[in-house]
Amino acid sequence: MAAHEESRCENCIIRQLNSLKALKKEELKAISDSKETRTIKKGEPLFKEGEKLNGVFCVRNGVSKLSKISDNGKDQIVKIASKGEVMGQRSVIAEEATNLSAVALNDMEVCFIPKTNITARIEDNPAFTQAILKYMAQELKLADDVIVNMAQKTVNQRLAEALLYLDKTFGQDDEGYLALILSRSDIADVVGTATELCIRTLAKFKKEQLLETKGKRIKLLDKKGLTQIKEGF
Amino acid sequence: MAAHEESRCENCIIRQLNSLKALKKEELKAISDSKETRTIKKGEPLFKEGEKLNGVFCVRNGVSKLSKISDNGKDQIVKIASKGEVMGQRSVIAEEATNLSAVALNDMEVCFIPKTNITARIEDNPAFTQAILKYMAQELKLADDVIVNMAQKTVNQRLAEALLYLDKTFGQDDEGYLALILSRSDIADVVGTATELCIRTLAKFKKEQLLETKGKRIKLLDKKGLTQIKEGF
DNA sequence: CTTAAAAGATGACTTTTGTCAGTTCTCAAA
DNA sequence: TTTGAGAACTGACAAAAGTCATCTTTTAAG
Repeated sequence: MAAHEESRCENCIIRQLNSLKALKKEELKAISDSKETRTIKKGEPLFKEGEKLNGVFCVRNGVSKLSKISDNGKDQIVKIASKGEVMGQRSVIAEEATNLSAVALNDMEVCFIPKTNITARIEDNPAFTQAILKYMAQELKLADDVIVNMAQKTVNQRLAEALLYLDKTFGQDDEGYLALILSRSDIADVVGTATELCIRTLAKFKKEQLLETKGKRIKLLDKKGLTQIKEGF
Repeated sequence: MAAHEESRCENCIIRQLNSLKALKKEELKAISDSKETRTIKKGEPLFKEGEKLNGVFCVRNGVSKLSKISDNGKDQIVKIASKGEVMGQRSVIAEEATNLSAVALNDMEVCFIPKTNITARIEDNPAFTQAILKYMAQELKLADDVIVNMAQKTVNQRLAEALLYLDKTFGQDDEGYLALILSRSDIADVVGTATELCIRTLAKFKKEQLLETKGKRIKLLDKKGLTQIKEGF
């Protein structure tokens, strides 16, 4: 019973984290009746580049990478989405196929909300539309920052930034290691470099006492130092 | 009299190019009464990174670069805005200081629309809000593409792409040269590289008969070839 | 517990990109 | 028409990044 209650959007705390909080109770009920909860295992795709999405995904648990393959055949991770984030709303709103692929980085639980439930609310609930609009305006600003970083910063700087981002966003486990464990290849795809250079740079940071590793796990030892590197020293 | 008529938003054809077309006649009249037409000379700034904007700029004539300085002190051009584009709406909507600087690339005529006129319409005209939302969703998609290009493509590829973009967006003059004339340093700032490498790469393209130059003007001779380079050959 | 596959790591080398120090060209003001 | 400042261009070199081959460690399946 409690589980059933919790699975209703009206009672779901996750929605406080995103634009869905602008919806009214009746609207949430309608969404809840049409939504579908899905479990995705680590490594499985939620959707692929070029697909037309019939709805959006609201992340309840777990983490997903959103990436895109360049003409050169290399994958670039554009965003890492976790609890509370809504994936796919851009393509639903733009009414275009998605330009990104989503793959689970660990086991995930997501709610799939059919797109009519989103578009109808955009039509008739201005507060909801404005909430999304504001969110997107901020996303665009962040995107500019990423563009500048990719274009102007070295791999050193970008890796330092990525590590600090992972620390800030996903925190640490009880031993102080970054809680979100990514493969070296995924880290390289975030930074926009080759896996080998990513590994080498991590090794260099390790030698400089900026971090410590244990298998694929990474513990940041000197965030100040990493911040300096990120800013170009 | 004709000039006066034309200076009214209701009669301005420019608005057909952007979200303002979703506004009703009365709303346009209100905007027209509060707006202010400004002339900006080549090289002059419209606004600077970190400024709080009191409104948005609708471009009637001329072209502006939108750029951002990285921690490393280098400028990156993120967008080139021309006739019909609205600048500054992101920061007005996000209610944050702008993250970009805007500088005129040639003489410009813009309309400055105070932000209350925009925010009030977002509050009360859902069609307008939705138009902006859709526009931003598309912009976000484009931003992803740029991120991937910056992260994964070589200067060769990015320069070829930039040239094709300039050709497609701004066309050619009567002699077949790119109509929008940028300095080598501005081209480098679009591509995200050093001016010298930009010049060298242009020289290489010239040697390969892909283009022709006359002073700072550039004529594309082999767009197919440039497209191939852009895609990585 | 064994073992094959995947991921991590490293060395050697090439290519790409950046930097510095100049020279030449262009165009507009005197 | 001169001239001088700024832009365009070039060479030489250094640094950053990518690639390929190979080896080691980790991980998960049987």
